[in-house]
Order: sequence, then structure tokens, then C-alpha cells
Amino acid sequence: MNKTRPFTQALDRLRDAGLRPTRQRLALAKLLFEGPDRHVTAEMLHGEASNARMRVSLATVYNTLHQFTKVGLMREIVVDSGRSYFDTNMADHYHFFNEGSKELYDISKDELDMTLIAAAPAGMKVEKVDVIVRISEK
Amino acid sequence: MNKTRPFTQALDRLRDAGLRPTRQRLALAKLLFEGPDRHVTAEMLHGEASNARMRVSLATVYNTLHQFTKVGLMREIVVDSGRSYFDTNMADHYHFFNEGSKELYDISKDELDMTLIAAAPAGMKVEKVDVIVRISEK
DNA sequence: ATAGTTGCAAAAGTTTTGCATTGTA
DNA sequence: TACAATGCAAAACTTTTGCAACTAT
Repeated sequence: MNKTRPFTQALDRLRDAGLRPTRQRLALAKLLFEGPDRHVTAEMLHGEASNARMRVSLATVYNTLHQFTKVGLMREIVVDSGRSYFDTNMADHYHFFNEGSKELYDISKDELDMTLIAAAPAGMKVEKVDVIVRISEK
Repeated sequence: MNKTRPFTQALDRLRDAGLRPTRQRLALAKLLFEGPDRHVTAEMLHGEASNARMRVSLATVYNTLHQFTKVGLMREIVVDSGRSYFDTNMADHYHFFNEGSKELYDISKDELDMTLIAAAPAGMKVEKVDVIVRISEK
């Protein structure tokens, strides 16, 4: 992360991905990609944008998150029916999901060992493997 | 599965679970527990009930599926944001999810090897581990 | 009989479109 | 200037609740 050129950093990410750097898109990219990796819901990101006096509609936040996901800047994580999380960490990894607080935490690839023995059904290929370790207060 | 006493089978399941065998609940239990294991959404089950001339509202189907899940007759599987699947197979197992057709297939415990090395965060215990292998047409 | 239980209409969320507006080449 | 791309209001989903009605004991 290069804190001295934050604007350019977000801008370059958009450029590289072939997305026009519009005002809203750039604002959201700055919130997402400046700083450490993040797990956000559309609602959360929209709230942050509002707090920062950015004018973005919730629908635009959804559209933007999906676009970012499509071009490989983020990945979507489905943990809760009726709520999607988006993760800026594109490394191969897994997740803890706190059922109480609804928070997500990364589990790095070497903290969980997984081998798929079963073959995918005929004519199908494995797109990705999601592992959610659901945790709650002891 | 005892095909010669299907009514009693569903009835017993409800009794054992401590759920009153109401007309709707029993009808849904018959659809779910008579025959092989099933993956259903609320919408799917509601459709089946309608086809079978059963009068049940969609909300009741949701409530019933959640009750069945709570008492351990089913488990909920979150694959798609905005759509929940319920599984009658209570054995420890995992899933293939066909992104195109939105169908779920079981992966038995011995077809996928998984060991969690990371410890759960302090004060937390692992509730369950969901593994979704997402597949699509080659 | 009756009291806890249930079932559903209505409400509350979340997410997705359709199309006027915008911004880029 | 043209015209593809964008951003948002409105619509479309899925899911949850509050309470009248029911029903199993």
C-alpha cells in the first residue's frame, strides 16, 4: 500500500481493470483499496460513503461491488442468506464467520488443509471452493 | 425409509422432535422425509405443496423449514445471496453447487479431506464448517 | 375448555433493472 | 457531437413478524 499516492493507487486499479474512473467509483475504490484488506457489505460501504459526505446511492454501491468482483478486484462471499459480503483479499484463503456479530475473519491457506477427492460431475469444472467456519460464543 | 407406513413415518418424526403434527406441517414433512434426501428452497417446496393441492402459504413454508432446522431434522445451506437451501441429509457432508442450474449435490465426508489448523478466535467455538465447491459448465 | 401454538397478511429487508443523464473519445 | 457507459429511482425479489385463529391435549 502506498499511502503517499492514494489517489493514483485507486485510479490505477480502475484503469488496469478497464473501468472508467467516475467520481462515485473512484470514491468507493478509495474506501476499499486504500489501507488493509476489507470485508464489507453493500450497506456498510454505503454508510461509510455517506459519512464521508460522498453522494452515492445504494444501488450504485451494489453495481460497483459487482463490477469490481467481475473484473477480479474483489470476491463475493455468501455467508448469510440475504446478505453478501465482499472481500478485497484476492489471495486463496478461507473464512471464520462469527454468527453473533456477523463479522468475517480470514483463515490463510496454510491454516486450513483441504483436498477435494471427488471429481466434479461430468462436463463441469470447479470454479472455486468456499469454506466458511461458523463460530459462536463459547 | 419405510414406504409402507409413510404417514406414521412423518408423524413420528414430528412427535420425536416435539412439534405438533398440524395438517400443514405434516404435509410438508411427508414431502420432505418420504423418499431420498432432498435439497429444497422454500419456493420449491411451496410449489410442490401447491401442485399436490395442499393449502399452505409461503410464509408457513419458511417458518416450517426453520422449525425443522432448529430441531435438527434439516440443515440450512447458504449458497446464493438471497436464496436459502434446506437439506434433509443430516450426515456430515459437503456440497457441489452448480452455478448455472442452481442445483446442489452432496459430497460425502470421505470425498473431501479437510483439517482446520487455525484455532477459533479466543472465547469462540466452531459451530460447523460449510464447504461449497462451485462448479460450472466446462 | 383453553392456552400455548400456528399460519398468514402485511411489512421489512436486500438486490436487481430500466432508462434518463453523464462523461469520454 | 455522438454514443457507450453510468447512476439512481423504482420495482422485484426473498424473508420475517405480529396477531387473529386454531387445535392438540
